[in-house]
Amino acid sequence: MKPSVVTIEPNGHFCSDCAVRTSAVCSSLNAAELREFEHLGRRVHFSSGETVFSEEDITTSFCNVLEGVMRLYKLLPDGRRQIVGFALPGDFLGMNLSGRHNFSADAIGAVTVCQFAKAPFGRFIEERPQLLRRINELAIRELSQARDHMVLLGRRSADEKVAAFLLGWRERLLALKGASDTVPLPMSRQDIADYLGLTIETVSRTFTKLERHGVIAIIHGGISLLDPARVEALAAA
Amino acid sequence: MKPSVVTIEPNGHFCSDCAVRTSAVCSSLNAAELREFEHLGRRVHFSSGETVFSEEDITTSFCNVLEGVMRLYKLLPDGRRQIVGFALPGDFLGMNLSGRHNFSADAIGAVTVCQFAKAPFGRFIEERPQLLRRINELAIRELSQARDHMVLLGRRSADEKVAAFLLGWRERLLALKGASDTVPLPMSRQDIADYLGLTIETVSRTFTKLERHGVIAIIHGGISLLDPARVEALAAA
DNA sequence: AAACGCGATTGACCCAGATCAATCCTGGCG
DNA sequence: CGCCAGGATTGATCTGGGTCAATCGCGTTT
Repeated sequence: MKPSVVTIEPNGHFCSDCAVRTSAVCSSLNAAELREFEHLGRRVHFSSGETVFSEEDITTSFCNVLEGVMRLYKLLPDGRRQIVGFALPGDFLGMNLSGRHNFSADAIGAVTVCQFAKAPFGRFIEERPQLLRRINELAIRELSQARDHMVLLGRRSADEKVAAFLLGWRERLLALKGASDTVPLPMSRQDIADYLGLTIETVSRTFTKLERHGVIAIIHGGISLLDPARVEALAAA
Repeated sequence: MKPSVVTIEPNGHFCSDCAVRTSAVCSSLNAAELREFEHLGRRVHFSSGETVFSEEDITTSFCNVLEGVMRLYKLLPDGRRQIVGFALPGDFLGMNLSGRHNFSADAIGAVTVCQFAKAPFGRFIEERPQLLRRINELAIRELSQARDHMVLLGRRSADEKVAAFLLGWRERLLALKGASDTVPLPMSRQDIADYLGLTIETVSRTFTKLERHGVIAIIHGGISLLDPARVEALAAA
């Protein structure tokens, strides 16, 4: 949240060798379309803690996460925070009906996004129904995840929440970094708490408890799943 | 959940005089398209408590709610239930990526839906990007609602949850039945509890408390907002 | 290398909401 | 009309997780 130094790349990159080429919205475009599309996006860097956009801001652009992790959250007037999701490379942000963002987003560590001004992007979509279809797919996927998260928030115990979070996060990293029982956790304990509808103390205590029981090991910058099966049992999926 | 007597209307109705013509997915179609579309849908009735579809069922059709209210929910293996939403006339159900429903739906009171077989509907969309755009709009609207609900489930007190529920439900009925401080509640207390991540007792007690304080009146089949401003203050929007 | 700052952990205690257990309607039915 | 069933309400009690308050660990600054 420090006074930001946003870096905008002066010259273009090429979509064809973009890291998220195959997973992001752009996966719906063929080579020719991609060359046209290339001119619309511009890479923007954010450093740790910077806000990418805030709830209620007018939406002036969409963006594709290329590198890094973001927390997406909503605040209540009294400051209570609910993290509604974490964005990873390949995620597409900025869709809404009201013309305003309906959550805030900030960078956890360094983040690079591919930003598209709203109007030209809208015009580009207009003639590519398959891009619209891809955006729709992403929206439906998120909707499904959102419903799963409602179940977690409304009906699961603290232990179940933490276990489910670790498995879910590992699952999301699978596509990006490959399978591993060592799960990096770039977000703070407070972020995890605000994602799970718990307090920081409960998250910390639950981690410690899982470690005492030999289910996980708490390592620097993450945790290691010593007994994934037991974690799955705890998550009561 | 009783052995169902599903009634399928043998002969067609006309989209042009359909109650949800202007609000549902169909609002994106012009008169000519609508006449074609008409042949795809068939009205199906469900009586109170019947299941329209279950989580993990293969999706064979989409549907548009025409009349009545449905509860949409997910169950944990041990029976805990989270209601992820209530469907009202105009809502469109069945979108998913996996080919399976990701929640269950059953009728609260009598329900009529307009059902479309998956394949022909998919083909019809293929050539109408504006219908796809409409579906996308609905998905994005739901996504926004889902995020609001996450905040409610994760970060609000029982009082706030109940107050926010009453206001939200009134708001949804506004478009259908017009403005009123008398809010019909067709769903059971258990349904409300499972929607808010509470127990039935807490919901009941909270209603009673609000009534004692003169904020609402509990009437048959619903409640009446005696002091809407105070309810809004309680909801801490 | 001492001092600092900040996130994470741990402990003691508390309370909102869950759980358990009776009633209390109210509408349907013999 | 009285009985029954199922939802709703109410009361008594319990507890998971919140709150409050140190303390710890560690990387950074001077």
